[in-house]
Amino acid sequence: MDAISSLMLQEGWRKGPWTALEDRLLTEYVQQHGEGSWNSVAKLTGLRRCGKSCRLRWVNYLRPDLKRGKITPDEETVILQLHAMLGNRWSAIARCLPGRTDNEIKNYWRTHFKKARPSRRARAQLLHQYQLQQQEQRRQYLQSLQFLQQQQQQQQQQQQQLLLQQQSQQQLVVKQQQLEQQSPPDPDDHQAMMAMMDSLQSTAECYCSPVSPVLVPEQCCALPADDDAMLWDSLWRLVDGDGCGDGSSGGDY
DNA sequence: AACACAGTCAACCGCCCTTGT
DNA sequence: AACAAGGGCGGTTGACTGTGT
Repeated sequence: MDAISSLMLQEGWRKGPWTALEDRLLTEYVQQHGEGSWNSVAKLTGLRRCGKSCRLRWVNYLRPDLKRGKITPDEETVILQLHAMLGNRWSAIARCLPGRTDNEIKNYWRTHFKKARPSRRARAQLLHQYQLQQQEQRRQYLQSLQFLQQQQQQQQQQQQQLLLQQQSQQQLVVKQQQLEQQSPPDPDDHQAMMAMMDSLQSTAECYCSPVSPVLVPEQCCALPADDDAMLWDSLWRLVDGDGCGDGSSGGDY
């Protein structure tokens, strides 16, 4: 107990909620003497309240110009804007809201806007949501794994096709080179003309063979971005541990 | 119905600034 | 200049009430 509290008790100062009689005495005092000189309230009225307590009671509760009732949406907007500019200077904010006290605004802010520790119930809900999310991520991971395996099989088949295609293209290049080195056949030379026709046909087959699209590695793994992130996230979780704790290891804030 | 918990708000506490002597 | 008293302010507490389990 500090020195002032001790002194207050020694002198018999009352604390706690104000009674109707005390309110009436204080109101009459202010009507007669005006606001201020709070320490003389006790002497002049017989109230057993310290000056600070009297001032607070008057300012926060008894003042006739106080606005009763809930904070309106407009007032809330003003509070938010001014708090963004001024911070926790409640009295300065209160001066811009006639009829509202700094105490009232302070309480309103703490109740509605200050980020508080989630309640036990809220924490239990969060934990439940987290566990459901874990299950869903595991399911999606397994799906993704199957998808990747299918893609790999397809890619192997496509690579074999590509290999065959490259071989025939090489053959074509060799033939073209050979043709360029040869002089054009004599149109009257039947055998030479037939050989040229064969060569042209095989060239055409090379160019017109159905070319399978070759998947580049990025395309092989072209999962939607979200799924991809989720897949890796799930993988890290699996690597880190089973990621399905009972929530007791996270501490209690 | 009883209990636990959360929200609200009046009141208090302690620090700091201003003013008077 | 130094000190004390008064007053203002922001942070905190605790009682009361409503609500969910």
